[in-house]
Amino acid sequence: MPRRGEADENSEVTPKRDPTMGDIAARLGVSRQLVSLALRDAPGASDETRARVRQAAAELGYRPHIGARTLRQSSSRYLGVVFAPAHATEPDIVESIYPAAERCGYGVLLSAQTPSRSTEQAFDELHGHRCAAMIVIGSGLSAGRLAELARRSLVPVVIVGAGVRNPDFDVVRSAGDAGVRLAVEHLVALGHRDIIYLHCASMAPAELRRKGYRAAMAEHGLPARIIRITGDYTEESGAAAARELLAAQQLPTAVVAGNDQAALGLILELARAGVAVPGRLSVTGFDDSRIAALTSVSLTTARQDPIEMGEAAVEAAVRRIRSGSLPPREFVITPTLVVRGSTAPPRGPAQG
Amino acid sequence: MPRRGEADENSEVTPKRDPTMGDIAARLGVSRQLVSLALRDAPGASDETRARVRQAAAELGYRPHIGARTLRQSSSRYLGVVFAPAHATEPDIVESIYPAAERCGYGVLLSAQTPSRSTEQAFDELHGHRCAAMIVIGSGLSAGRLAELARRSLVPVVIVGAGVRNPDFDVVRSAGDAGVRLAVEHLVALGHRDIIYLHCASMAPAELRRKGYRAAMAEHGLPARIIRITGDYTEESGAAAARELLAAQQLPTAVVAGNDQAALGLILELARAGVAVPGRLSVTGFDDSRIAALTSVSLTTARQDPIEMGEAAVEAAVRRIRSGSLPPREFVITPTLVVRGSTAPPRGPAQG
DNA sequence: TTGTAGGCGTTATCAG
DNA sequence: CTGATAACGCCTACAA
Repeated sequence: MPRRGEADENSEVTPKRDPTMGDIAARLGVSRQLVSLALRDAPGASDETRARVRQAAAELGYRPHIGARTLRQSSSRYLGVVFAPAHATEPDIVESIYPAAERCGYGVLLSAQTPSRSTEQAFDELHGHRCAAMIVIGSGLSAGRLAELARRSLVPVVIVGAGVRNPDFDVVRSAGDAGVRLAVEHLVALGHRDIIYLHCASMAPAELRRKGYRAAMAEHGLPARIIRITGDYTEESGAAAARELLAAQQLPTAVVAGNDQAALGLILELARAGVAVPGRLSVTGFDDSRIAALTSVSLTTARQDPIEMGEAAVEAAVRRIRSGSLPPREFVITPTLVVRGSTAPPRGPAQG
Repeated sequence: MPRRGEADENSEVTPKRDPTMGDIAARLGVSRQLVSLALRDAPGASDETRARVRQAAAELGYRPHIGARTLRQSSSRYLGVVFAPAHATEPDIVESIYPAAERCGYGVLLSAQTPSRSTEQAFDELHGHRCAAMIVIGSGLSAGRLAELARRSLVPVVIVGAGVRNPDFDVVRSAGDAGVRLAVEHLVALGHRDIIYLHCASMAPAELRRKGYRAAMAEHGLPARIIRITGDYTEESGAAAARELLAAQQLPTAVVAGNDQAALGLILELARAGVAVPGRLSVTGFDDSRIAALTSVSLTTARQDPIEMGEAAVEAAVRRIRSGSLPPREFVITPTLVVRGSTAPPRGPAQG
């Protein structure tokens, strides 16, 4: 009676244990090392052997034991990604990270940041898997806590979205100022002069966007008018801003919102009050998130390409893995303006 | 000159390598085994030692090597979760899985399913980490491919959302028929009689919801009227349905949509055409996703509690881990109706 | 409490 | 190409 693990002819009958390289080797009558070489595309195995090994692996349902590999190599070929599932634009970035990482020979390990799970917790868990580098997307952490996180980490850290230049980590962010400038210039070209900016102080990248608004308005000799809203920059924030505007009785001809969600909330609340967009009021957003493209919403918005951001994050991470102590770098993604149906010339003739 | 790894007094000066249990032991002058016991809360270490070990671990920035632990134990204390970041309701389920898993002593490993990454790929990757069980959320896979996936897996599989009773895996789903029934009964109680259902054939759970609509209408002696839309049940699908309704010139007094996104698209498109909701037309959704709760949207909807679903998924997984060959079970979550502002009595007197 | 011994699956280095 | 040997970090078993 064969003991467990002993190679006998029909080893398929006891599939309670995951197959190992040893099982493949036994089935083919070759050595474990050769199987390892063949599966890794390392030199030292003939093409024919390689094919036979692959076939046997597939038949047995072999899956490499990633933990064992990591243990042996002291660092896994994985990039750790901390993200917040609930945030609107992050899924797109996450999706683009997968193919980019694969092209560089890396896998992806996700760790969610939720209301009950801090960025630090999510980060440390990835550390436990010995990821080769960490990518942290849009965490709401302060610059100080981010730096602390990065300093405690033995592997390179890339921060996406929260844009503070820093000696401890690389940064990937969009040029928020340039994006808002594009929106303002588009509105000015349409004939608008009374353009309000919707600012939400609680969101770190918003600061840069407001700066862009100020600069663009000043350049055209127009007065800056800013509504500062509280909250988390979601649809609710936009709706609150709409109520404030309506109460003030003095509607502008255009509103530049700091992100798409706020813009949507604004539009919905205005529609409720009978204010047509873009008939009575033009609105722009920021992000080009999924909702913006809906024909029912059709939001003119500054697009920060999530694919480009994901790829930049991976590039930064891999660069730092390869040569550890490079000076930290900032990857700035230039937004483009996507013109849709929420902007139009102001109703009356443009006021002088 | 000390060799690498040898315990000398100030080992903090060479922190290029992650600290191990051996490092903690060396620093404290105790054995590695004791450190292991202390960190795992296993019996055999005094409270005082335990505290000292913990402190030293924290000071060194020790993180257990999850791969090594998994290797030693032949199966990790992790639940693998396959999910699609882009889908609206899934993030909430994912978020609730974390605390539920932790209560059972399990960690969570996420794997994203994206346009360029199939459910099978995402699943296999988790397999590589030797997860103790797999939870697959709302994959669009056919019943056959799901069964195939589960059969090939050596560990228990729980499918969330795609509700086919099956010998190969556990299922967690909401009672879609009961949810739609609640919506219909709410509308009937308000005085509606002309109630249309918005059906999207491409979404698996929609079938059950339509069944609930049919049954509820029949019970009240009302004629069933169904608009079948193509597409993926997003806002765009709802908008298309609105255009169809408007073209037909014969508006019902109420629409029951198969999910919130379709309901929102419908409402937005109707608003564009000047049809007030709920003034002229009542609308209900399904899911109670984030958009439904916005004051600007304020959608009456059947809520399938994502927390409950996440917890049920974890419960199912852990149950099957503990006793492998239980008969597969179906966990059905009963929806509740959340009444908001998108429903009201029909404008005229209810027709006899 | 400590020490010793072994093994999980993989990769790496050698000598044949 | 094989075979032998070792190591990664952690856990378990057993004896001191």
